[in-house]
Amino acid sequence: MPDSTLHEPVLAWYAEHQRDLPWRRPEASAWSVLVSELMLQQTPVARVLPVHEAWLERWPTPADLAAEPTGEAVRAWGRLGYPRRALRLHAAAVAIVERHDGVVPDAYDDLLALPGVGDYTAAAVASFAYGRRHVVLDTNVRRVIARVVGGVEHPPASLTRAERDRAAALVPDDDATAATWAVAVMELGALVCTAANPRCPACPLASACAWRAAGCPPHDGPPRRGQAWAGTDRQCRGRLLAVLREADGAVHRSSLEAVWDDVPQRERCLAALVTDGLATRTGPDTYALP
DNA sequence: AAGGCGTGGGC
DNA sequence: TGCCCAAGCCT
Repeated sequence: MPDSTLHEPVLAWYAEHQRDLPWRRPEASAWSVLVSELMLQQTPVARVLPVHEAWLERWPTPADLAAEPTGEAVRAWGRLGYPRRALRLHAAAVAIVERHDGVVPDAYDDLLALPGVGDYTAAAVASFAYGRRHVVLDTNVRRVIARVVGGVEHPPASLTRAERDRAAALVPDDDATAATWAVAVMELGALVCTAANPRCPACPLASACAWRAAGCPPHDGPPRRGQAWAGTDRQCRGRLLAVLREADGAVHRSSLEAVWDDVPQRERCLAALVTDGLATRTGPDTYALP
């Protein structure tokens, strides 16, 4: 029996403050929800909105995308980042056509088996698109629970069993309320209980929050690791792929050489892009999107 | 099971 | 100004 004392304030807050997002509208398809979830992995809503709209217009169903070369997905992905997600979404569309008659599956296990779909995304699609009861545990929800229940500013670096148990204990019993709870807590984390500068005065859980009751103690422990960037393979890969993405057809080596000076690193990254399926060699000195 | 994987906006 | 961050997944 879940502790329901937190439900009503959060559900009421959500009813009042939820954003109108395309993938949340009643007419949104499960495919729209799945596409949004892949795009939103590590990427802000504001950047996803235009790409998601164009994507759904061009490929309204999984079968539409599955019929395209993977390179078209990579190109349409644009600057969302982590372009392997575009390949995974394309592969998911192919799997949906092959294994599920072109219909996005509603069962958690079937969703989890799709490329690019992990525990969070499988639970999110089952919950948001099909109204099923699941533990939808993303970084927003983890942060809200860490603060309200755990009394600390940030959740641990990797998901723990204790966190999952806490989250599971909070999920309402019935499917419909559980699904609304999932999206509502996420929204609270995204808009109010943010990582930096949380808007506690606007929070429906302020009076119930253990972290606030403790005086909002700052994060205690090892510094949370940021991601290295300048000079890394990731930056190099991004530069190289941007050239391929923006080109109309194949490009000569010289165009790739122009965007990265370190020769061994550039060659290593180019080879890795080919291995990853994000690029193909089309001739002795030319490359293109697959 | 840490670390790799893009990108750009906000403070 | 840099630094931190944004609905994770995969190996």
